[in-house]
Amino acid sequence: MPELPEVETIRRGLAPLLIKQEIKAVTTRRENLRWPMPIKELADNLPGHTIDDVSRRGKYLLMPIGRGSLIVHLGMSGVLRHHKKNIPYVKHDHFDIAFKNGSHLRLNDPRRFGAVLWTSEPPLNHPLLAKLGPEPLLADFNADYLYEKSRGRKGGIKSFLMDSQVVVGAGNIYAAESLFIAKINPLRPAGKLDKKDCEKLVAAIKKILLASIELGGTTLKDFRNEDGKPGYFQQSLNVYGRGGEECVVCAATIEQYRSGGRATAFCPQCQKK
DNA sequence: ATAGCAACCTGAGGGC
DNA sequence: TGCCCTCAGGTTGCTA
Repeated sequence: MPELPEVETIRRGLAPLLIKQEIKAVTTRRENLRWPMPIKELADNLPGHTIDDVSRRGKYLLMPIGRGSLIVHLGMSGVLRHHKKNIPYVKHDHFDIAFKNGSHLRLNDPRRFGAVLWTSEPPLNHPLLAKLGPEPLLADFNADYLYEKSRGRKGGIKSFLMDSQVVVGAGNIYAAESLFIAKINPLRPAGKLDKKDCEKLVAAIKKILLASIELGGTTLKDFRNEDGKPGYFQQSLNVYGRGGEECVVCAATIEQYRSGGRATAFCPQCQKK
């Protein structure tokens, strides 16, 4: 489900609902998601404490609580919803926080690629977060950085962009869309981009991510914000999921290929190698 | 070090 | 209706 704009949409929606709210109880409804759930740590550290903040690093949501931090990743199919009152559990509800004010935060994740983690260290030191690349919307993600980082890399620029050690938050949708806007072929070796290409690409990534956040993210089938509402950026997609259709710019037929199990669509006319 | 791919898992949709 | 296959927004960890 979520790439960076979707996680940011969730974060923005949840922050005012959760910050300063005192936790009454926590419920873990299975032992594992992508990793084991820290059942004991959650039970020991959450009740009686308040959520101090709701921030984000890449696609991870970070919630400092008392002496540690809750880290949540939504994987492919995770949905984090806030309910004003308790409601019955449904299939794939794995995790719930009950607040003193009667509201609930609940994680539903059919595929269970998501994660609920607890750390008593600064969350950015967590092994899963420590090696992440820069945030795409911050100044340290720029053309110079991308240019230097990509020297000598022979793999396609699309998979390079999707490497979270290069930059976080560019998933399959936004990597493809950014390359379309920048007019760069997804299979072009990353090391072959020149400075100008890197400038165009960085600008495209920032522009698209911001535009999508503005529209509440992309809902393909099951993305919902904290309130259960879909996002509207899918109406702005130019190539993702449009293989075989006409390019909106030049009317050529959008091509699609598979690599590493991921489909990538591009316009052979606008995105020449 | 890097690149490619299987693996983790459920559900939806298409073909027969 | 049902079975079988393919595909899906992510990420790790294995193999060359």
